[in-house]
Amino acid sequence: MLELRLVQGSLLKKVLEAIKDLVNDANFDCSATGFSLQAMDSSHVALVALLLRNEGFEHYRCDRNISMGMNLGNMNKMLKCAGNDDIITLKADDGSDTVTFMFESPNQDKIADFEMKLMDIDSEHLGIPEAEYHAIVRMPSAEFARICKDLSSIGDTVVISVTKEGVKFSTKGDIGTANIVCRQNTTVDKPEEATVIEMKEPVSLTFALRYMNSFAKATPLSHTVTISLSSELPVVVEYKIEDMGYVRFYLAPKIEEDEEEDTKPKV
Amino acid sequence: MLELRLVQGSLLKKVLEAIKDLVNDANFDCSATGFSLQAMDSSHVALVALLLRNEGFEHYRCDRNISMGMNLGNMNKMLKCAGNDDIITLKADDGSDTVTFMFESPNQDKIADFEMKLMDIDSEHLGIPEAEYHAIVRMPSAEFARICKDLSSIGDTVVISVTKEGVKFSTKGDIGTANIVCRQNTTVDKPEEATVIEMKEPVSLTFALRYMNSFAKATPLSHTVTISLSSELPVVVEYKIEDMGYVRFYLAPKIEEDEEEDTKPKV
DNA sequence: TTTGGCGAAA
DNA sequence: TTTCGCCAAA
Repeated sequence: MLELRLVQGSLLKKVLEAIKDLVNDANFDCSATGFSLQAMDSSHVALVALLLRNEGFEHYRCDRNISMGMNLGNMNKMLKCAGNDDIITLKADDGSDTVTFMFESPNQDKIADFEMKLMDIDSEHLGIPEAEYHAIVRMPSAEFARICKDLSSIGDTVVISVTKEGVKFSTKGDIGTANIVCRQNTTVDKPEEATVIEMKEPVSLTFALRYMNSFAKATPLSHTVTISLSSELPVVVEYKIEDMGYVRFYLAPKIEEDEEEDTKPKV
Repeated sequence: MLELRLVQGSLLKKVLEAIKDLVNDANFDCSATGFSLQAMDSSHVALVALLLRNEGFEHYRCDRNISMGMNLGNMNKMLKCAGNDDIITLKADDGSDTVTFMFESPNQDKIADFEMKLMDIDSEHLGIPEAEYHAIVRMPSAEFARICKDLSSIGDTVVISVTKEGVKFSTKGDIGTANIVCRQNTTVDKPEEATVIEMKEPVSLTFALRYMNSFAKATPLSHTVTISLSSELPVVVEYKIEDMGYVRFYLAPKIEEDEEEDTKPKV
Protein backbone atom coordinates (compact mmCIF):
# COMPACT_ATOMS: atom_id res chain seq x y z
CA MET A 1 0.00 0.00 0.00
CA LEU A 2 1.31 3.36 -1.09
CA GLU A 3 -0.20 6.72 -0.24
CA LEU A 4 1.65 9.99 -0.64
CA ARG A 5 -0.13 13.25 0.04
CA LEU A 6 1.53 16.35 -1.30
CA VAL A 7 -0.08 19.59 -0.21
CA GLN A 8 1.81 21.72 -2.69
CA GLY A 9 0.74 19.68 -5.69
CA SER A 10 2.16 22.22 -8.11
CA LEU A 11 5.61 20.87 -7.22
CA LEU A 12 4.84 17.52 -8.82
CA LYS A 13 3.35 19.29 -11.83
CA LYS A 14 6.53 21.31 -12.23
CA VAL A 15 8.73 18.25 -11.80
CA LEU A 16 6.98 16.54 -14.67
CA GLU A 17 7.14 19.61 -16.86
CA ALA A 18 10.86 19.65 -16.11
CA ILE A 19 11.68 16.08 -17.07
CA LYS A 20 9.01 14.85 -19.46
CA ASP A 21 10.80 16.20 -22.53
CA LEU A 22 13.99 14.44 -21.59
CA VAL A 23 12.62 11.08 -20.47
CA ASN A 24 9.69 9.20 -21.99
CA ASP A 25 9.26 6.30 -19.60
CA ALA A 26 10.78 5.84 -16.18
CA ASN A 27 10.46 3.95 -12.95
CA PHE A 28 9.49 5.92 -9.89
CA ASP A 29 11.07 4.25 -6.88
CA CYS A 30 9.27 4.55 -3.63
CA SER A 31 10.76 3.60 -0.31
CA ALA A 32 10.15 4.49 3.31
CA THR A 33 12.43 7.48 3.00
CA GLY A 34 11.25 9.06 -0.21
CA PHE A 35 10.02 9.09 -3.73
CA SER A 36 12.72 9.10 -6.36
CA LEU A 37 13.52 8.57 -9.99
CA GLN A 38 16.64 8.02 -11.96
CA ALA A 39 16.61 7.75 -15.72
CA MET A 40 18.69 8.32 -18.79
CA ASP A 41 17.23 10.63 -21.37
CA SER A 42 15.85 8.92 -24.45
CA SER A 43 19.11 9.32 -26.39
CA HIS A 44 21.12 7.99 -23.44
CA VAL A 45 23.26 11.07 -23.13
CA ALA A 46 21.95 12.85 -20.06
CA LEU A 47 20.80 11.50 -16.74
CA VAL A 48 17.98 12.80 -14.59
CA ALA A 49 17.75 12.18 -10.87
CA LEU A 50 14.77 13.24 -8.81
CA LEU A 51 14.35 12.99 -5.07
CA LEU A 52 11.31 13.94 -3.04
CA ARG A 53 11.96 13.06 0.59
CA ASN A 54 9.17 11.74 2.75
CA GLU A 55 9.40 14.76 5.10
CA GLY A 56 8.05 16.94 2.32
CA PHE A 57 4.76 15.09 2.17
CA GLU A 58 1.89 15.81 4.51
CA HIS A 59 1.22 12.11 4.65
CA TYR A 60 3.66 9.46 3.54
CA ARG A 61 2.95 5.78 3.63
CA CYS A 62 5.02 3.27 1.73
CA ASP A 63 4.80 -0.20 3.24
CA ARG A 64 7.42 -1.77 1.05
CA ASN A 65 9.83 -0.64 -1.60
CA ILE A 66 8.12 -0.41 -4.93
CA SER A 67 9.13 0.59 -8.41
CA MET A 68 6.41 1.99 -10.63
CA GLY A 69 6.98 2.30 -14.34
CA MET A 70 5.17 5.24 -15.85
CA ASN A 71 4.94 6.94 -19.17
CA LEU A 72 5.84 10.48 -18.22
CA GLY A 73 3.84 11.97 -21.08
CA ASN A 74 0.68 10.29 -19.87
CA MET A 75 1.46 11.10 -16.28
CA ASN A 76 1.94 14.71 -17.25
CA LYS A 77 -1.41 14.75 -19.05
CA MET A 78 -3.10 13.68 -15.87
CA LEU A 79 -1.20 16.10 -13.67
CA LYS A 80 -2.19 18.90 -15.99
CA CYS A 81 -5.73 18.22 -14.83
CA ALA A 82 -4.76 19.21 -11.29
CA GLY A 83 -5.10 22.84 -10.35
CA ASN A 84 -1.98 24.63 -9.23
CA ASP A 85 -3.37 24.91 -5.71
CA ASP A 86 -4.66 21.36 -5.55
CA ILE A 87 -3.48 18.80 -3.05
CA ILE A 88 -2.20 15.77 -4.92
CA THR A 89 -2.32 12.29 -3.46
CA LEU A 90 -0.64 9.39 -5.18
CA LYS A 91 -2.00 5.95 -4.39
CA ALA A 92 -1.16 2.41 -5.39
CA ASP A 93 -2.38 -0.83 -3.94
CA ASP A 94 0.05 -3.70 -3.43
CA GLY A 95 0.30 -5.78 -6.54
CA SER A 96 -1.84 -3.41 -8.55
CA ASP A 97 -0.78 -2.51 -12.05
CA THR A 98 -2.27 0.96 -11.80
CA VAL A 99 -1.58 4.13 -9.91
CA THR A 100 -4.19 6.66 -8.88
CA PHE A 101 -3.69 10.40 -8.72
CA MET A 102 -6.18 12.19 -6.54
CA PHE A 103 -6.60 15.96 -6.80
CA GLU A 104 -8.39 17.94 -4.11
CA SER A 105 -9.22 21.57 -4.71
CA PRO A 106 -8.24 23.86 -1.83
CA ASN A 107 -11.83 24.28 -0.66
CA GLN A 108 -12.53 20.54 -1.06
CA ASP A 109 -15.40 21.23 -3.43
CA LYS A 110 -13.84 19.35 -6.29
CA ILE A 111 -12.27 15.95 -5.90
CA ALA A 112 -10.85 14.18 -8.90
CA ASP A 113 -9.24 10.82 -9.26
CA PHE A 114 -7.27 9.71 -12.27
CA GLU A 115 -6.18 6.12 -12.71
CA MET A 116 -3.24 5.28 -14.94
CA LYS A 117 -1.82 1.94 -16.05
CA LEU A 118 1.71 1.16 -14.92
CA MET A 119 4.27 -0.27 -17.31
CA ASP A 120 7.19 -2.64 -17.05
CA ILE A 121 10.39 -0.76 -17.61
CA ASP A 122 13.79 -2.31 -17.15
CA SER A 123 16.06 0.37 -15.88
CA GLU A 124 19.69 0.23 -15.00
CA HIS A 125 19.89 2.06 -11.72
CA LEU A 126 23.28 3.67 -11.70
CA GLY A 127 25.09 4.45 -8.53
CA ILE A 128 26.18 8.05 -8.79
CA PRO A 129 29.31 8.55 -6.73
CA GLU A 130 29.65 11.68 -4.68
CA ALA A 131 32.42 13.65 -6.27
CA GLU A 132 34.58 16.62 -5.48
CA TYR A 133 34.05 19.36 -8.02
CA HIS A 134 36.58 21.85 -9.21
CA ALA A 135 34.03 24.57 -9.29
CA ILE A 136 30.48 25.07 -8.09
CA VAL A 137 28.45 27.97 -9.44
CA ARG A 138 25.21 29.03 -7.82
CA MET A 139 23.17 31.58 -9.73
CA PRO A 140 19.58 32.63 -10.36
CA SER A 141 17.90 29.88 -12.37
CA ALA A 142 16.09 32.36 -14.60
CA GLU A 143 19.39 33.96 -15.54
CA PHE A 144 20.90 30.61 -16.41
CA ALA A 145 17.86 29.73 -18.52
CA ARG A 146 18.04 33.04 -20.35
CA ILE A 147 21.73 32.60 -21.09
CA CYS A 148 21.26 29.09 -22.49
CA LYS A 149 18.37 30.23 -24.63
CA ASP A 150 20.23 33.26 -25.92
CA LEU A 151 23.39 31.34 -26.73
CA SER A 152 21.50 28.62 -28.55
CA SER A 153 20.39 31.15 -31.12
CA ILE A 154 24.06 31.62 -31.97
CA GLY A 155 25.65 28.21 -31.56
CA ASP A 156 25.07 24.59 -30.60
CA THR A 157 27.51 24.24 -27.73
CA VAL A 158 28.42 26.30 -24.73
CA VAL A 159 31.81 26.57 -23.11
CA ILE A 160 31.41 27.17 -19.41
CA SER A 161 34.57 28.63 -17.90
CA VAL A 162 34.90 29.38 -14.23
CA THR A 163 37.44 31.62 -12.63
CA LYS A 164 37.42 33.25 -9.24
CA GLU A 165 35.94 36.37 -10.73
CA GLY A 166 33.02 34.79 -12.41
CA VAL A 167 31.59 32.32 -14.83
CA LYS A 168 31.75 32.75 -18.57
CA PHE A 169 29.37 31.16 -21.04
CA SER A 170 30.66 31.21 -24.61
CA THR A 171 29.48 29.96 -27.93
CA LYS A 172 30.43 30.18 -31.54
CA GLY A 173 28.32 29.76 -34.63
CA ASP A 174 28.04 30.60 -38.28
CA ILE A 175 26.86 34.12 -37.63
CA GLY A 176 29.40 34.98 -34.96
CA THR A 177 30.43 34.39 -31.40
CA ALA A 178 29.07 35.25 -27.99
CA ASN A 179 30.45 35.49 -24.49
CA ILE A 180 28.38 36.13 -21.41
CA VAL A 181 30.21 36.70 -18.17
CA CYS A 182 28.44 36.58 -14.84
CA ARG A 183 30.54 38.05 -12.06
CA GLN A 184 30.44 36.70 -8.58
CA ASN A 185 27.98 38.88 -6.74
CA THR A 186 26.89 38.21 -3.19
CA THR A 187 25.95 41.76 -2.25
CA VAL A 188 22.50 41.58 -3.68
CA ASP A 189 19.27 42.28 -1.82
CA LYS A 190 17.84 38.81 -2.00
CA PRO A 191 20.04 35.76 -1.53
CA GLU A 192 18.39 33.95 -4.44
CA GLU A 193 19.61 36.67 -6.75
CA ALA A 194 23.23 36.11 -5.78
CA THR A 195 25.81 34.57 -8.03
CA VAL A 196 28.27 32.61 -5.91
CA ILE A 197 31.32 30.77 -7.08
CA GLU A 198 33.18 28.17 -5.07
CA MET A 199 36.30 27.30 -6.98
CA LYS A 200 39.18 24.97 -6.19
CA GLU A 201 40.72 25.32 -9.61
CA PRO A 202 39.72 26.97 -12.86
CA VAL A 203 37.73 24.79 -15.20
CA SER A 204 36.49 25.16 -18.74
CA LEU A 205 34.13 22.60 -20.25
CA THR A 206 31.97 22.32 -23.34
CA PHE A 207 28.38 21.10 -23.41
CA ALA A 208 25.58 20.71 -25.91
CA LEU A 209 23.19 23.65 -25.52
CA ARG A 210 20.30 21.47 -26.52
CA TYR A 211 20.56 19.59 -23.25
CA MET A 212 21.18 22.70 -21.19
CA ASN A 213 17.95 24.12 -22.54
CA SER A 214 16.13 20.95 -21.58
CA PHE A 215 17.51 21.17 -18.09
CA ALA A 216 16.37 24.76 -17.86
CA LYS A 217 12.78 23.54 -18.09
CA ALA A 218 13.18 22.94 -14.37
CA THR A 219 13.53 26.67 -13.74
CA PRO A 220 10.06 27.01 -12.16
CA LEU A 221 11.13 24.60 -9.42
CA SER A 222 13.68 26.91 -7.87
CA HIS A 223 14.95 30.47 -8.00
CA THR A 224 18.46 29.12 -7.88
CA VAL A 225 20.44 26.64 -9.91
CA THR A 226 23.71 25.03 -8.92
CA ILE A 227 26.19 23.99 -11.58
CA SER A 228 28.99 21.67 -10.45
CA LEU A 229 31.93 21.25 -12.77
CA SER A 230 35.05 19.12 -12.91
CA SER A 231 37.14 18.25 -15.88
CA GLU A 232 36.50 14.66 -16.92
CA LEU A 233 33.24 14.48 -14.90
CA PRO A 234 29.69 15.05 -16.02
CA VAL A 235 28.39 18.45 -15.05
CA VAL A 236 25.61 18.44 -12.47
CA VAL A 237 22.85 20.99 -12.90
CA GLU A 238 20.77 20.95 -9.76
CA TYR A 239 17.45 22.57 -8.93
CA LYS A 240 16.62 22.22 -5.25
CA ILE A 241 13.02 21.58 -4.30
CA GLU A 242 12.44 23.37 -1.06
CA ASP A 243 12.12 21.12 1.98
CA MET A 244 11.86 18.06 -0.23
CA GLY A 245 14.83 17.27 -2.40
CA TYR A 246 16.02 18.09 -5.85
CA VAL A 247 16.03 17.49 -9.57
CA ARG A 248 19.55 16.91 -10.86
CA PHE A 249 20.70 16.66 -14.43
CA TYR A 250 24.02 15.06 -15.39
CA LEU A 251 25.68 15.63 -18.73
CA ALA A 252 29.12 14.59 -19.95
CA PRO A 253 31.25 17.37 -21.39
CA LYS A 254 32.15 17.35 -25.04
CA ILE A 255 35.76 16.60 -25.72
CA GLU A 256 36.82 20.03 -26.79
CA GLU A 257 38.29 20.04 -30.23
CA ASP A 258 41.15 22.29 -31.16
CA GLU A 259 39.84 25.73 -32.02
CA GLU A 260 41.32 25.24 -35.46
CA GLU A 261 39.57 21.94 -35.92
CA ASP A 262 36.24 23.55 -35.43
CA THR A 263 36.47 25.59 -38.54
CA LYS A 264 37.93 22.88 -40.71
CA PRO A 265 35.46 20.86 -42.71
CA LYS A 266 34.74 17.54 -41.08
CA VAL A 267 36.58 14.74 -42.82
CA MET B 1 -36.30 50.08 -40.08
CA LEU B 2 -34.19 48.39 -37.49
CA GLU B 3 -31.94 50.11 -35.00
CA LEU B 4 -30.52 48.43 -31.93
CA ARG B 5 -28.08 50.27 -29.73
CA LEU B 6 -26.11 48.14 -27.30
CA VAL B 7 -24.01 50.11 -24.85
CA GLN B 8 -22.07 47.10 -23.65
CA GLY B 9 -20.94 46.09 -27.10
CA SER B 10 -18.55 43.51 -25.74
CA LEU B 11 -21.57 41.32 -25.07
CA LEU B 12 -22.25 40.93 -28.77
CA LYS B 13 -18.58 40.27 -29.40
CA LYS B 14 -18.60 37.52 -26.79
CA VAL B 15 -21.79 36.03 -28.16
CA LEU B 16 -20.20 35.63 -31.54
CA GLU B 17 -17.04 34.18 -30.11
CA ALA B 18 -19.26 31.70 -28.32
CA ILE B 19 -21.24 30.43 -31.29
CA LYS B 20 -19.20 31.10 -34.42
CA ASP B 21 -17.30 27.81 -34.15
CA LEU B 22 -20.50 25.84 -33.90
CA VAL B 23 -22.62 27.59 -36.50
CA ASN B 24 -21.44 28.95 -39.84
CA ASP B 25 -24.55 30.72 -41.11
CA ALA B 26 -27.70 31.62 -39.25
CA ASN B 27 -30.73 33.83 -39.30
CA PHE B 28 -30.98 36.50 -36.63
CA ASP B 29 -34.64 37.09 -35.89
CA CYS B 30 -35.64 40.50 -34.78
CA SER B 31 -39.03 41.35 -33.33
CA ALA B 32 -40.42 44.07 -31.11
CA THR B 33 -39.47 42.08 -28.05
CA GLY B 34 -35.95 41.08 -28.84
CA PHE B 35 -33.13 39.87 -30.97
CA SER B 36 -32.74 36.13 -31.22
CA LEU B 37 -31.16 33.28 -33.11
CA GLN B 38 -31.75 29.58 -33.31
CA ALA B 39 -29.56 27.30 -35.34
CA MET B 40 -28.24 23.79 -35.59
CA ASP B 41 -24.50 23.37 -35.57
CA SER B 42 -22.95 22.57 -38.92
CA SER B 43 -23.05 18.82 -38.32
CA HIS B 44 -26.67 19.01 -37.20
CA VAL B 45 -26.01 17.52 -33.80
CA ALA B 46 -26.20 20.45 -31.42
CA LEU B 47 -28.59 23.39 -31.32
CA VAL B 48 -27.81 26.94 -30.31
CA ALA B 49 -30.43 29.38 -29.08
CA LEU B 50 -29.66 33.01 -28.38
CA LEU B 51 -31.94 35.63 -26.92
CA LEU B 52 -31.19 39.30 -26.34
CA ARG B 53 -34.32 41.00 -25.04
CA ASN B 54 -35.16 44.54 -26.06
CA GLU B 55 -34.84 45.80 -22.45
CA GLY B 56 -31.14 45.18 -22.59
CA PHE B 57 -30.60 47.69 -25.37
CA GLU B 58 -30.24 51.39 -24.75
CA HIS B 59 -32.31 52.02 -27.84
CA TYR B 60 -34.43 49.36 -29.53
CA ARG B 61 -36.41 49.97 -32.67
CA CYS B 62 -37.80 47.16 -34.76
CA ASP B 63 -40.76 48.23 -36.87
CA ARG B 64 -41.59 44.80 -38.18
CA ASN B 65 -40.38 41.27 -37.67
CA ILE B 66 -37.35 40.59 -39.75
CA SER B 67 -35.04 37.67 -40.25
CA MET B 68 -31.48 38.46 -41.27
CA GLY B 69 -29.24 35.72 -42.57
CA MET B 70 -25.63 36.24 -41.68
CA ASN B 71 -22.39 34.40 -42.01
CA LEU B 72 -21.22 34.28 -38.43
CA GLY B 73 -17.58 34.13 -39.39
CA ASN B 74 -17.86 37.34 -41.35
CA MET B 75 -19.98 38.96 -38.68
CA ASN B 76 -17.37 38.02 -36.12
CA LYS B 77 -14.64 39.53 -38.28
CA MET B 78 -16.49 42.82 -38.20
CA LEU B 79 -17.24 42.71 -34.51
CA LYS B 80 -13.58 42.09 -33.82
CA CYS B 81 -13.06 45.60 -35.15
CA ALA B 82 -15.09 46.99 -32.28
CA GLY B 83 -13.26 47.87 -29.09
CA ASN B 84 -14.32 46.13 -25.94
CA ASP B 85 -15.73 49.38 -24.57
CA ASP B 86 -17.38 50.46 -27.78
CA ILE B 87 -21.08 51.03 -28.12
CA ILE B 88 -22.41 48.86 -30.93
CA THR B 89 -25.42 49.86 -32.99
CA LEU B 90 -26.96 47.43 -35.44
CA LYS B 91 -28.95 48.98 -38.29
CA ALA B 92 -30.92 47.67 -41.23
CA ASP B 93 -33.23 49.51 -43.59
CA ASP B 94 -36.47 47.91 -44.67
CA GLY B 95 -35.95 45.77 -47.71
CA SER B 96 -32.22 46.23 -47.64
CA ASP B 97 -30.00 43.23 -48.18
CA THR B 98 -27.31 44.58 -45.90
CA VAL B 99 -26.86 45.20 -42.22
CA THR B 100 -24.69 47.92 -40.71
CA PHE B 101 -22.67 47.66 -37.52
CA MET B 102 -21.70 50.98 -36.00
CA PHE B 103 -19.00 51.17 -33.35
CA GLU B 104 -18.60 54.26 -31.18
CA SER B 105 -15.58 54.51 -28.94
CA PRO B 106 -16.43 55.51 -25.36
CA ASN B 107 -15.13 59.05 -25.78
CA GLN B 108 -16.87 59.39 -29.16
CA ASP B 109 -13.55 60.08 -30.83
CA LYS B 110 -13.84 57.17 -33.18
CA ILE B 111 -16.95 56.18 -35.02
CA ALA B 112 -16.85 53.24 -37.37
CA ASP B 113 -19.49 51.67 -39.54
CA PHE B 114 -19.23 48.30 -41.17
CA GLU B 115 -21.74 47.14 -43.73
CA MET B 116 -22.24 43.44 -44.33
CA LYS B 117 -24.24 41.61 -47.00
CA LEU B 118 -27.10 39.52 -45.74
CA MET B 119 -27.69 36.02 -47.07
CA ASP B 120 -30.71 33.88 -47.70
CA ILE B 121 -30.73 31.01 -45.29
CA ASP B 122 -33.59 28.61 -45.02
CA SER B 123 -33.82 27.62 -41.44
CA GLU B 124 -36.17 25.26 -39.78
CA HIS B 125 -37.17 27.12 -36.67
CA LEU B 126 -37.79 24.45 -34.12
CA GLY B 127 -40.16 24.97 -31.30
CA ILE B 128 -38.29 23.95 -28.19
CA PRO B 129 -40.78 22.75 -25.62
CA GLU B 130 -40.28 23.76 -22.04
CA ALA B 131 -39.43 20.58 -20.23
CA GLU B 132 -39.15 19.36 -16.70
CA TYR B 133 -35.64 18.23 -15.98
CA HIS B 134 -34.58 15.49 -13.62
CA ALA B 135 -31.64 17.49 -12.46
CA ILE B 136 -30.39 21.03 -12.82
CA VAL B 137 -26.82 21.86 -11.91
CA ARG B 138 -25.63 25.42 -11.52
CA MET B 139 -21.91 25.87 -11.18
CA PRO B 140 -19.13 28.34 -11.99
CA SER B 141 -18.73 28.42 -15.74
CA ALA B 142 -14.94 28.50 -15.51
CA GLU B 143 -14.97 25.33 -13.48
CA PHE B 144 -17.19 23.58 -15.99
CA ALA B 145 -14.92 24.70 -18.81
CA ARG B 146 -11.84 23.47 -16.99
CA ILE B 147 -13.41 20.07 -16.32
CA CYS B 148 -14.44 19.57 -19.96
CA LYS B 149 -10.99 20.57 -21.12
CA ASP B 150 -9.22 18.32 -18.64
CA LEU B 151 -11.37 15.31 -19.39
CA SER B 152 -10.92 15.68 -23.10
CA SER B 153 -7.20 15.08 -22.65
CA ILE B 154 -8.13 11.61 -21.37
CA GLY B 155 -11.24 10.58 -23.32
CA ASP B 156 -13.77 11.58 -25.96
CA THR B 157 -17.00 11.38 -24.01
CA VAL B 158 -18.10 12.48 -20.58
CA VAL B 159 -20.61 10.79 -18.34
CA ILE B 160 -22.40 13.36 -16.23
CA SER B 161 -23.99 11.82 -13.16
CA VAL B 162 -26.02 13.83 -10.71
CA THR B 163 -26.91 12.81 -7.20
CA LYS B 164 -28.06 14.93 -4.31
CA GLU B 165 -24.51 15.24 -3.06
CA GLY B 166 -22.96 16.45 -6.23
CA VAL B 167 -22.27 16.06 -9.88
CA LYS B 168 -19.68 13.68 -11.25
CA PHE B 169 -17.94 14.01 -14.59
CA SER B 170 -16.23 10.81 -15.77
CA THR B 171 -14.32 9.70 -18.78
CA LYS B 172 -12.24 6.77 -19.95
CA GLY B 173 -9.49 6.64 -22.52
CA ASP B 174 -6.43 4.76 -23.64
CA ILE B 175 -4.17 6.06 -20.92
CA GLY B 176 -6.59 5.62 -18.03
CA THR B 177 -9.75 6.88 -16.44
CA ALA B 178 -10.83 10.05 -14.71
CA ASN B 179 -13.59 11.05 -12.32
CA ILE B 180 -14.20 14.58 -11.15
CA VAL B 181 -16.74 15.16 -8.44
CA CYS B 182 -18.09 18.59 -7.62
CA ARG B 183 -19.96 18.71 -4.37
CA GLN B 184 -22.97 20.86 -3.85
CA ASN B 185 -21.72 23.98 -2.12
CA THR B 186 -23.84 27.00 -1.43
CA THR B 187 -21.85 28.33 1.50
CA VAL B 188 -19.36 30.16 -0.60
CA ASP B 189 -18.48 33.84 -0.34
CA LYS B 190 -19.76 34.89 -3.72
CA PRO B 191 -22.99 33.43 -5.08
CA GLU B 192 -21.48 32.97 -8.54
CA GLU B 193 -18.96 30.55 -7.05
CA ALA B 194 -21.65 28.27 -5.68
CA THR B 195 -22.44 24.84 -7.00
CA VAL B 196 -26.13 24.19 -6.62
CA ILE B 197 -27.97 21.02 -7.50
CA GLU B 198 -31.72 20.76 -7.90
CA MET B 199 -32.54 17.12 -8.34
CA LYS B 200 -35.82 15.32 -8.74
CA GLU B 201 -34.20 12.01 -9.54
CA PRO B 202 -30.66 10.84 -10.17
CA VAL B 203 -29.55 10.96 -13.75
CA SER B 204 -26.49 9.77 -15.62
CA LEU B 205 -25.95 10.70 -19.25
CA THR B 206 -23.12 10.52 -21.77
CA PHE B 207 -22.07 13.32 -24.10
CA ALA B 208 -19.38 14.02 -26.63
CA LEU B 209 -16.73 16.18 -25.00
CA ARG B 210 -16.03 17.87 -28.29
CA TYR B 211 -19.38 19.64 -28.12
CA MET B 212 -19.10 20.41 -24.44
CA ASN B 213 -15.82 22.17 -25.16
CA SER B 214 -17.49 24.16 -27.91
CA PHE B 215 -20.25 25.20 -25.55
CA ALA B 216 -17.66 26.25 -23.00
CA LYS B 217 -16.52 28.94 -25.43
CA ALA B 218 -19.43 30.91 -23.99
CA THR B 219 -17.73 31.06 -20.59
CA PRO B 220 -16.85 34.77 -20.88
CA LEU B 221 -20.56 35.57 -21.07
CA SER B 222 -21.35 34.51 -17.54
CA HIS B 223 -19.71 33.47 -14.31
CA THR B 224 -22.29 30.74 -14.00
CA VAL B 225 -23.47 27.91 -16.20
CA THR B 226 -26.65 25.91 -15.78
CA ILE B 227 -26.79 22.31 -16.95
CA SER B 228 -30.25 20.76 -17.19
CA LEU B 229 -30.45 17.01 -17.55
CA SER B 230 -33.15 14.44 -18.15
CA SER B 231 -32.80 10.97 -19.48
CA GLU B 232 -34.01 10.85 -23.06
CA LEU B 233 -33.86 14.63 -23.44
CA PRO B 234 -31.09 16.77 -24.85
CA VAL B 235 -29.02 18.40 -22.18
CA VAL B 236 -29.31 22.18 -21.98
CA VAL B 237 -26.19 24.14 -21.20
CA GLU B 238 -27.19 27.71 -20.51
CA TYR B 239 -25.13 30.86 -20.07
CA LYS B 240 -27.26 33.76 -18.88
CA ILE B 241 -26.52 37.19 -20.28
CA GLU B 242 -27.18 39.65 -17.52
CA ASP B 243 -30.34 41.72 -17.93
CA MET B 244 -30.71 40.59 -21.53
CA GLY B 245 -31.24 36.89 -22.08
CA TYR B 246 -29.12 33.85 -22.65
CA VAL B 247 -27.18 31.57 -24.93
CA ARG B 248 -28.39 27.98 -24.68
CA PHE B 249 -26.84 24.90 -26.17
CA TYR B 250 -28.78 21.67 -26.66
CA LEU B 251 -27.13 18.31 -27.20
CA ALA B 252 -28.61 14.84 -27.34
CA PRO B 253 -27.02 12.27 -25.05
CA LYS B 254 -25.14 9.35 -26.51
CA ILE B 255 -26.86 6.06 -26.10
CA GLU B 256 -24.55 4.54 -23.57
CA GLU B 257 -23.06 1.28 -24.75
CA ASP B 258 -22.55 -1.65 -22.45
CA GLU B 259 -19.24 -1.34 -20.65
CA GLU B 260 -18.26 -4.64 -22.25
CA GLU B 261 -19.00 -3.35 -25.72
CA ASP B 262 -16.54 -0.57 -25.26
CA THR B 263 -13.57 -2.86 -25.02
CA LYS B 264 -14.57 -5.10 -27.88
CA PRO B 265 -13.06 -4.29 -31.22
CA LYS B 266 -15.53 -2.51 -33.43
CA VAL B 267 -16.84 -4.81 -36.10
C1' DT C 1 -4.10 29.53 -34.24
C1' DT C 2 -4.92 28.85 -29.65
C1' DT C 3 -3.48 28.60 -24.89
C1' DG C 4 -0.87 29.42 -20.71
C1' DG C 5 2.40 32.13 -18.23
C1' DC C 6 3.98 36.64 -17.04
C1' DG C 7 3.98 41.34 -16.10
C1' DA C 8 1.56 45.65 -15.44
C1' DA C 9 -2.17 48.32 -13.89
C1' DA C 10 -6.31 49.17 -11.11
C1' DT D 1 -4.42 41.78 -4.15
C1' DT D 2 -6.86 40.78 -8.18
C1' DT D 3 -7.62 41.31 -12.99
C1' DC D 4 -6.53 42.47 -17.59
C1' DG D 5 -3.77 42.46 -21.58
C1' DC D 6 0.54 41.09 -23.77
C1' DC D 7 3.94 37.75 -25.21
C1' DA D 8 5.66 33.26 -26.06
C1' DA D 9 5.25 28.24 -26.65
C1' DA D 10 2.52 24.19 -28.34
